[in-house]
Amino acid sequence: MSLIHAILVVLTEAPQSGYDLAKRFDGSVGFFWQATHQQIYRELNKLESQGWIISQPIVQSGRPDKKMFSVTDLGQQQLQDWILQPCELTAIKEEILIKLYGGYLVSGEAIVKEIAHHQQLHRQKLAAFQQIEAKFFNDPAKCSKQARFSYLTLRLGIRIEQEWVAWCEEVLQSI
Amino acid sequence: MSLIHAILVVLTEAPQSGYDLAKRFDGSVGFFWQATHQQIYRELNKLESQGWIISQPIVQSGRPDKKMFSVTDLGQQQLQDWILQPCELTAIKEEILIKLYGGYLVSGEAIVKEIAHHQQLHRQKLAAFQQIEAKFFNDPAKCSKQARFSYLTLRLGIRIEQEWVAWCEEVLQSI
DNA sequence: TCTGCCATGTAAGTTGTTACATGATTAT
DNA sequence: ATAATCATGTAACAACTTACATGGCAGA
Repeated sequence: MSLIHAILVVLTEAPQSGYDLAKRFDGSVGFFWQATHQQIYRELNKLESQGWIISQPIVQSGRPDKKMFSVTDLGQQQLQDWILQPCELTAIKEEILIKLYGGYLVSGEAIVKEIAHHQQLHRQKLAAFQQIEAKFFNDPAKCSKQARFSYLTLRLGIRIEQEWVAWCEEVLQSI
Repeated sequence: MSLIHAILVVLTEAPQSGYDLAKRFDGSVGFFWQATHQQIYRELNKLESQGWIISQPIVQSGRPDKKMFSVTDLGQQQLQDWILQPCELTAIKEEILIKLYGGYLVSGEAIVKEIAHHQQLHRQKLAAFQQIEAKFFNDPAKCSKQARFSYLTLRLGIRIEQEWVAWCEEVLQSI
């Protein structure tokens, strides 16, 4: 359900091809929603047959032709309706927690090593997010309304990553 | 992949039926991994045909017969091997962030209302986690090794929920 | 009487993943 | 030379969700 709406949001920002979308889902938008190009193409076909988006073929020389997709009025309406509907909390689903839960089955050193590794990965992700913050949102007051909303999603990422790093520290202290 | 191992971890704690497992995945273990009873029964069949678990039929009067599953030596070994393998970070996948990202498409009041509602839900979840903490882990020193590991997973839940509440506050301030 | 619990299962549909396929252009 | 980028797609499979199905027993 949400993939459809995630695509609509991104297409609303700017009309683009499936290929372009796949890149956004691998980068910026991918921080809060992921999709492979196969999923995206499948949903684009569905969305177009429903009339929520339309495509315009762009003939190119030297590289493959592409289809530029843009959101129709109907699609825009559907997206707004969806945004206005209240949504549930998303449950945590974390492999590392299963491993830690069964941590008593293996050696303490192995767990320490794994958590330390995990902490390292979270530190890297945090650093990457903070760089984006410094680069693109150094003065939130100057941002457009649209940019301020995307900044807020980034803020969640930063907060969550900080907490992961802190939790890993707590686990390491505790073992 | 992980569902199989989550089942193995829970069955290692205590042999139980598919029905019992489904309840655990709806409660305690469900905090970090979710599964419906349909998924669980399917995986149990697979696990048994692989020889990672074995079942013992329990005939009951007045209520349906059941199968008690327990982990075999092979299953135990496979679980340990899996725990020892390093794992990747899990990406965030949050519907609310798509909605906030497209927040400029709807009225500010609607967004405020939705975020406030979300904050309320996270507060409730946090309170529930903290109650479990106070009830079952009020003295971590007295806990068994096994209980200390499950306590650490709860600690992550508490930390993440706290951060969600704080982030919602930040969003509300910012709009 | 009706709801909920116990206990397991089938079936269908939707998502998500992985692999394969094409073919020119540009950078190393 | 070789790999990566651009651009789209098919096919098969794995995972997950939702609905349907059974049937006795206990409690409000």
